[in-house]
Amino acid sequence: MTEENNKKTGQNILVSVAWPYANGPFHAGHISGAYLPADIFARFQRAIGNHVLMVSGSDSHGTPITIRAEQEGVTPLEIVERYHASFIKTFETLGIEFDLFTKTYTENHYAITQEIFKTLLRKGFLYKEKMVGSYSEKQARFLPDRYVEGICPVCKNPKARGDQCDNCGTLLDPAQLGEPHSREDGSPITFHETEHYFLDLAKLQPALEDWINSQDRSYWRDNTVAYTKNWLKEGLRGRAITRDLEWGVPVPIDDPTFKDKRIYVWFDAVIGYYSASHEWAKIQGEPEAWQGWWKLNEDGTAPARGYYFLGKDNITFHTIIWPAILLGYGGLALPYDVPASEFLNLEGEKMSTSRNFALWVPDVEERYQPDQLRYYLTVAAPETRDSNWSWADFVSRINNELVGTYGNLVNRVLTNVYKNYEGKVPAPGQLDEADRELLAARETAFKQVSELLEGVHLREALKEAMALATLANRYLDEKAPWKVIKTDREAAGTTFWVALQIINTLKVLTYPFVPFAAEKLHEYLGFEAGDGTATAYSGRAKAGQIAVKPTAKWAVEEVPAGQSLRQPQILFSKLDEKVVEEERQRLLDAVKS
RNA sequence: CGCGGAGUGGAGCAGUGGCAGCUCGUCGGGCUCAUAACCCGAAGGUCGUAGGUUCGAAUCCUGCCUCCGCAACCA
Repeated sequence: MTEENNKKTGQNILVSVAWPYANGPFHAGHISGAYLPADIFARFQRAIGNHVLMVSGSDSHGTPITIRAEQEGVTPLEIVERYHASFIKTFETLGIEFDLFTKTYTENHYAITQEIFKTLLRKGFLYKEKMVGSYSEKQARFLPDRYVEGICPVCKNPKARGDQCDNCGTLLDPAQLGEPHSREDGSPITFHETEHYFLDLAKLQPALEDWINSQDRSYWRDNTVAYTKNWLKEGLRGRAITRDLEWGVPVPIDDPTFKDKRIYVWFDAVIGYYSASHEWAKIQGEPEAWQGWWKLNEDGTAPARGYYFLGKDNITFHTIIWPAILLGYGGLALPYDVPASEFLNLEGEKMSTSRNFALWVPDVEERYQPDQLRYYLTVAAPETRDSNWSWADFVSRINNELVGTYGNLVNRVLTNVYKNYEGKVPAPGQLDEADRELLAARETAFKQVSELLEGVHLREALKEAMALATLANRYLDEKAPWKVIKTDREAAGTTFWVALQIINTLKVLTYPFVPFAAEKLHEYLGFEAGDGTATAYSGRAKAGQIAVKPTAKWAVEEVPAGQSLRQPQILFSKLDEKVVEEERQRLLDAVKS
C-alpha cells in the first residue's frame, strides 16, 4: 500500500443515497444515477481502509403512495412493503451493498424526526402560518396542487394542473382554475383555510451561506454549485413542512388542530440519513456508534466526510434544505459532497413511467450478469450530462470492452499458464524493458484510478482501468509467449508472470465496478476467497440487515511464483446480437399494453 | 423577457484565440495463444444556428433554435 493511501486509512466516510420513493420499482436511471455510483464509491472507500457507513431506505410516505393504495384497495403500508422488497431484491442481485437499507416507516425514524421537529421549534426555526388548501369533499382530504385539475384561465385548456398548465406553460395556483376538480375521481374541489408549520429558511440563510462559502466548492459538480448559489441568490423563503394527511409522521405538538396533520414527506425523508445511522448503531449493539459519522468534534470539525448520491432533481434538497435543517438543529455534520447525476434516457427518448416506457430493473436483472449491467450502467452513466441507454450500445460495449478486452485478456493468460506450467505461477527470470514498462504502467494506473475514484469520477476511473487491460493485451502480442515457449520456456514464463501481475492489479482496480468477476478472478489466481488479500467479499446486504464489512485491500500486490491457480473459467459471457431486437421489442410491447 | 445546465464525425468525450482531436464503432489489410486480442491503413465533422469582435473563433460578444432540471404543495 502506498504512503498516500496510508494517510487516508481509517477515516470515516458516510455514503448517503437518496431514498427511493416506494411507489414503483427501480428503473435503470435510478441505479445508474445514484445506487450504483454510491456502491462503487463505498467499495473503493472500504477497500482503501476507511470506515464506510452506507445507508438509505424506502421513502414510505407521501400522497402518491396513499392514492395508489386506495386505487388497489390496500393499505399504504402494503404498497411500501411491496416495493421495499423489490428494492432489496435488486440490490442483492446487482451486488449493491448497504450497511443498512431501512424504511422511513419505523419507530426509530418517527422518534428522531419528531425530535428534530421539536428542537427546530424550540430554537425558533419553525413558524406557523395559515394557507389555503385544495380540498376534495368526496375523498375527504386535501390534495397536492398537481392532483387538482381544471380549466386554465389563460388558454382555456380543460386539463390544466393546479401547479401549471401543460398546454401553455403558465404557472398556476389551484384557485385560479375554472371548475377545479380532483384528477383522481373528478370530484369538485373547494378551498379551505388550513394552518401549517414552516421551516424558516430565510432565518437560516446566513448560516447556510457561511457553510457554502467556508471552503472552495470547486470539487462539487458544476451543476450542483450553480443550483445552490442560484437559490441563495434569489433569497430563501419559508417552506411548509406539515400537511393535511393521515399517512406520515405525526406532528409532535400538543394542539388538537394538528391531530389530523402529518410531517410532510420531504422533511422526514432527508432526516432518514441520520435516523438510519442511529438504527444501524443500535443493531450493531453500539447505540452511540452513529456519532462517528455525525457528531461534530469539539473544535466544530466533522468526524466524517458525507457523500450524498442522488439525481439532479434532488440537488437543492441536499445542498439547501437538509443542510438548513442540520444547521438549525446544531451539532451535526453537513454534507461534504453531493455528487448529483443527470438523467438517463432510453433509446434516445426520455423515460416515462406513465407511458410505461422505462427500463425496469426487476425485468432485466435476471437476464444479464450483474457485472454486465454494472459495467454498462457505469460507462453509460449520466455523470456529467444526460446520457442514453441503448441496447445496441449495451451489446457492443459488453462484447467489445468487458468481454473482448478485459475478459479475453484474463482468459488468454490464465488458460496459457494453466495448460503450460502445471497450473502454477511461473517464476520470473530477468526482466527486460517491456516488462518493466508494463509493471510501471500498472503503478501509474493504480494511482490514477485511485485519484479518480476519490474524486467520484467513476466513469473516468473505469476507463483508466480498462486502458491498462489494453496495454497488457498489446504487450502480450509483442511478446508472443505462446511462440517463445516452444524455444525458451523460461522467457515465456517471465512474460506470463508479468501478465499475471497485471491481471491481479486489474482485479483490484475493477473490483468496485464488477465485484462478482473480481471475486472469481481472485480465486482463479489461486487466492482464497475471503482471505483479505485483495477482494475478499464476505457478505451482501440482506433485507434491512447489516452487511458484513469486506476486507478488500486496495494495493498493488504480487501473485507469488509457484502459487497454484484454479481451473480458469469465462469471467463474462458474450451477448448474442439478437438481444438488441428482443429487448427493443419488449419495450414496444410494454408501451402498448 | 423566471432561474440554471447542455448542444463538437455513427456513439461517448477532450479541446477557454493559432492547421478539429481522443476512445469505441464502421470499411480494407496483417497476425492468431485466447470468449479474436493486437498491429497497419481508410472513410466519416460547414463544432446547434444567424450575425458580430479579431490577422485568426469550437473557444470571446449578441440574437435565435433544440434538449434537460428547477420554478418553494412531485418526491
